[in-house]
Amino acid sequence: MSTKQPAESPAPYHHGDLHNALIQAGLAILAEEGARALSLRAVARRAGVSHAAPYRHFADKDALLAAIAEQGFDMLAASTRAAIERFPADPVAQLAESGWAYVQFALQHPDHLRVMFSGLLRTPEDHATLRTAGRRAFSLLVDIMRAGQRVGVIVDGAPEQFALAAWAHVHGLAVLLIDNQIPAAATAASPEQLTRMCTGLFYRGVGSR
Amino acid sequence: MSTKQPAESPAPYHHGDLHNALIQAGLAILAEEGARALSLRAVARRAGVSHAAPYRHFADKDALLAAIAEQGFDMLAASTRAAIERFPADPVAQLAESGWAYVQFALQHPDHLRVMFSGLLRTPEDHATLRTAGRRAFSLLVDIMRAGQRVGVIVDGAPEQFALAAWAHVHGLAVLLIDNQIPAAATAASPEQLTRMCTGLFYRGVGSR
DNA sequence: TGTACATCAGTGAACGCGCGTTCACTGATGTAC
DNA sequence: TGTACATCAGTGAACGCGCGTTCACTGATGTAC
Repeated sequence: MSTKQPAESPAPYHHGDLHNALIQAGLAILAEEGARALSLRAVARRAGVSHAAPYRHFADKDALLAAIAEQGFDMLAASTRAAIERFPADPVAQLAESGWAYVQFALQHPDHLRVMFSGLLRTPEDHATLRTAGRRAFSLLVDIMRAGQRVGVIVDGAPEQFALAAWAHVHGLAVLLIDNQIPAAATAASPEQLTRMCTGLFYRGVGSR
Repeated sequence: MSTKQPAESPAPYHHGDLHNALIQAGLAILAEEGARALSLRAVARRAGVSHAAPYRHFADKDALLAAIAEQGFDMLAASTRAAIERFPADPVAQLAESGWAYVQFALQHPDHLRVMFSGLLRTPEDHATLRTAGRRAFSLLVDIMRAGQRVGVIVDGAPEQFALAAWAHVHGLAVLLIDNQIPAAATAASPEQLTRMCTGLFYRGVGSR
């Protein structure tokens, strides 16, 4: 029920904000039916619009996919930012929290993550705003590393590379979890326990002193 | 040119080993055309056989995908085993080498890795041999951790969880690399440098003493 | 305030495509006698 | 060694499907006068 229209008027010819509605429809399909059900036609259907209508807002299927992926990076960045603010001046905790936030995002939106990472997008490099969104999310991790180095809890070294390592660690865990690839021997632990084990290991290392 | 048949005889009605030929055809398609081109019909075409023929050897498309994924795990296990043997009695080096072997596999066979992990398989849990192959590869990592603990270079703790963390770390890096998601700031380093940075970090940790 | 008109968002029919799967069949193989 | 026969791997036509994209269109909107 739209607030713009009196409730009885059924389907206005002009949608008003079809661009966003299509993205939302895409997210709903990802959540309810999975990535393999995400077609332009399905998205249009779900938005209550003819299957040709999306072409007024997106050049092609890839463009819509890119917009959806971009939104995912924005969500990741937002939750990372929240984790940082929850532990001001404690980069180690920020690392652990944003790692757990990442894994939570993956568990709650597994197919959204797949659109972002699994090569569904034919030409990710063609979508500038997508790349920017990815970089923005990543730079938050770099900031944490820098802050850690400033207060002396993180060793010297290129913060971008540390950030990449942290990302890889947590991303790997996230995709293994949503792909059900976690070996039975480790399944005894909850996803949160596994994540905190990983971030802890990332900080301390596995080597004995 | 088959060795079984005199060269002039063109296409024998019975293939002889279509089961394996189909898997090989699948791998060739993955290598040359990518995961999105991997259809049952394409595989049959490439194997020089009618599109219905595969059904004599695989129940459905998923079964062929599972066989291909399984082969991937076997390849991973083999290269891990080779890395272990290259540095007998040095678990830390084994860890670094098998990590780099993993990333190399991903770089050389990106779409093979995608079949193994990107949810292309609808029901991975239905394919027992696939699960076994995965577990077998994973157990090698666990063995390394145990060996490290035995000689005292790896801290106490559940070796399965350490192995999972190591896998996640290197798997994350591998998928970020093949998805071209490595941020520009880190691209200055080669994949091998990045991998060794990660495995080094995994051992030492990022925290200052 | 009222009207003509340009703009453009959304429509619905149509295109060609490749897919997974089924089915009745045909041809090669190997075994029993 | 030769023949009848069961087995089963591979064939090719057919099914129904949903997809991305294009196109000439129609209907709503807002702006210029």
